[in-house]
Amino acid sequence: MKIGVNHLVYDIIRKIPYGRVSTYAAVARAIGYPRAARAVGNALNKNPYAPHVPCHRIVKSNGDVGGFARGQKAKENMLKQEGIKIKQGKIFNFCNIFYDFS
DNA sequence: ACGGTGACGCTCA
DNA sequence: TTGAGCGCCACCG
Repeated sequence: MKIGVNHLVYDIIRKIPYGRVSTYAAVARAIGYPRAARAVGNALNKNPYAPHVPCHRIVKSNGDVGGFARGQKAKENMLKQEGIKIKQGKIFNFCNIFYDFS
């Protein structure tokens, strides 16, 4: 396990409150690599901290749910469980529950 | 070392 | 409003 950018990603995501979501781009920006949104997704795909880090709270910038290692369906379920509504693969009230790290 | 691929994002037609 | 194209960074064969 390397202590580097990836670790920062996990650390940042851990700060997202229950019932809120953030985006890959926002995370990338928070760690100082605004263009590394893809890399963030790649890091989460590995996700050594599976239950510890709420990676399901990371969605696309356009409000789409995005992907998930264990399936998009599972991700939607977890989000719904936190009170987050999902309409046809998109986050409902995305603007309201979006969490910015700034 | 190199090229392909992916839980993405932005622009343009 | 959708879809296609290109750019980005990190991981993997």
